[in-house]
Amino acid sequence: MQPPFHRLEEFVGLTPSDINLVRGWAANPRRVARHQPIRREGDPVNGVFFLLAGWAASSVILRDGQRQVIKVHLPGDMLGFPSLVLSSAGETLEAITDVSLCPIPNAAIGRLIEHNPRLTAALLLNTQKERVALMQALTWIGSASALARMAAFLLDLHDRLDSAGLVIDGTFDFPLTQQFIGDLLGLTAVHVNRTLKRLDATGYVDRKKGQITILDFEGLRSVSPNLPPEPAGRAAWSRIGGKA
Amino acid sequence: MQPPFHRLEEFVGLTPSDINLVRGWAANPRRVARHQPIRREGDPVNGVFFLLAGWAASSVILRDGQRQVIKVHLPGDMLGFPSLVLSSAGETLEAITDVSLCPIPNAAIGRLIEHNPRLTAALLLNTQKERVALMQALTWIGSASALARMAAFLLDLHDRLDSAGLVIDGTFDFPLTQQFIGDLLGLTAVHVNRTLKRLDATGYVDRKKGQITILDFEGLRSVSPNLPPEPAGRAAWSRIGGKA
DNA sequence: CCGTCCGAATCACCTATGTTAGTGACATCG
DNA sequence: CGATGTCACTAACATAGGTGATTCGGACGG
Repeated sequence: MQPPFHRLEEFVGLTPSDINLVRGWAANPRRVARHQPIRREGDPVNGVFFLLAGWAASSVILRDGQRQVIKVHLPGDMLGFPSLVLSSAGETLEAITDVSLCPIPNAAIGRLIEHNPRLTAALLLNTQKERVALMQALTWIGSASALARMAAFLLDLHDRLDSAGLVIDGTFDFPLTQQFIGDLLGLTAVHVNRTLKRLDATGYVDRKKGQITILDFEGLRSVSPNLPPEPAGRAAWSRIGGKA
Repeated sequence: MQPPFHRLEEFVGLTPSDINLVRGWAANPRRVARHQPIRREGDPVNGVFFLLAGWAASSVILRDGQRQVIKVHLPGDMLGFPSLVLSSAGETLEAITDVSLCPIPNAAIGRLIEHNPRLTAALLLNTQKERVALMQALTWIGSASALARMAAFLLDLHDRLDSAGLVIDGTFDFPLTQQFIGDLLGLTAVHVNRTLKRLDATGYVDRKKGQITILDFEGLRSVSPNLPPEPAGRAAWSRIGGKA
């Protein structure tokens, strides 16, 4: 399948029936304007969202008002899946840019699990990949310096945008405020500014209005806290649920 | 089902065939002595592990040698699931105490996804719950003080041990070194010591050799960064995969 | 064309946490 | 029953990153 659906076939091939189902999701997309909430922490959980276009964020708010951004979501991501096991939403989902997404109601997920084993496997494995990403984020934030976190974040973002075809020659859109990046990396906006300026001054990246260019990948990797884990690919899972 | 298997039925009821399968796992348990590795980062991924008894830890090591402990695993937990989507293990699993666990090979997981939709749903939802836990950890480490993190950790650990029947009157085993807690909470061992002493001095907890007692739950909660999210329970998912 | 607002960029100063370097209490073991 | 090692605990000092406050420029709305 083409982006943004390609991610569903990263680990297992889907059957025609699976693919029809997925295509059906895109029939009635919902649009949300940038900076608007999609679903708030504490709201009822009616289902999940498949992100068709635009950037979104999930975040958690602490009692003292501190916000932790959990993840920046790009097209092809499933949003709100973790809250399925909670009695009310555990994260706030909001649009970073204008966004287009399809709501998938609880009942549809139940039916899918019953009738579409391969698609279920795809979701299960995709969720494990999200877990790996969370483990990485936790590790960076728990034990790397501001500079290392920033480098890791930029490299990761580049790779994810690249695989969605949104990078041209190292340059990509960057619609994030420094405050937001701070909430994501566990830093203050002031320190984000210091850190970005430093990466800029070293010549690793170039910043223009609303865009970033990575000039020196090796340099960035050298200050990054670790190398990204390598995905397994489909070979390992080719036999699940019969032939595709 | 009885502990340690009860967690599998937290969100969906299982069929007799599912239950037989799960019971079969426990047939050939593997024992690992405390402080010994179960599987190292970079090792081949042959499957996952179901923890029958004892405490285990998963952790990630950074290039500079820093270790981030991702999670303390208690009986009933699945270990190593995220690495299923990687070409080699992304986390190190090790025994904190003497441990008993059953290896579940890749092929068995594939068959399970094909033939046991309810069990698959159980695993999918359990994994979402793990994601919620990771999101919580990320939020604590990213934006709470050392004291708040420690309080949150102790409360969470208490609740998890309690639901496994391992707490007596607020007291539970605590086989973790301060260095380990530091690696878990993103602090140094020295600062862990300061923080624990402070909680002790305030009268929130009492520490004996290898054990901890929580004396003042309300006090601990008052310094904790947020309240734990409430699980959905089985009602929401009762219809998956037909009757139990 | 002028106010208003938001976000980037600075600056001076502060503090929570890290660093280094110990000591002493127990275990474990040959 | 000394030798060795691990772990809790302490203290003096260092620093990465936080705070609060200000300035500036561009986008937008009327």
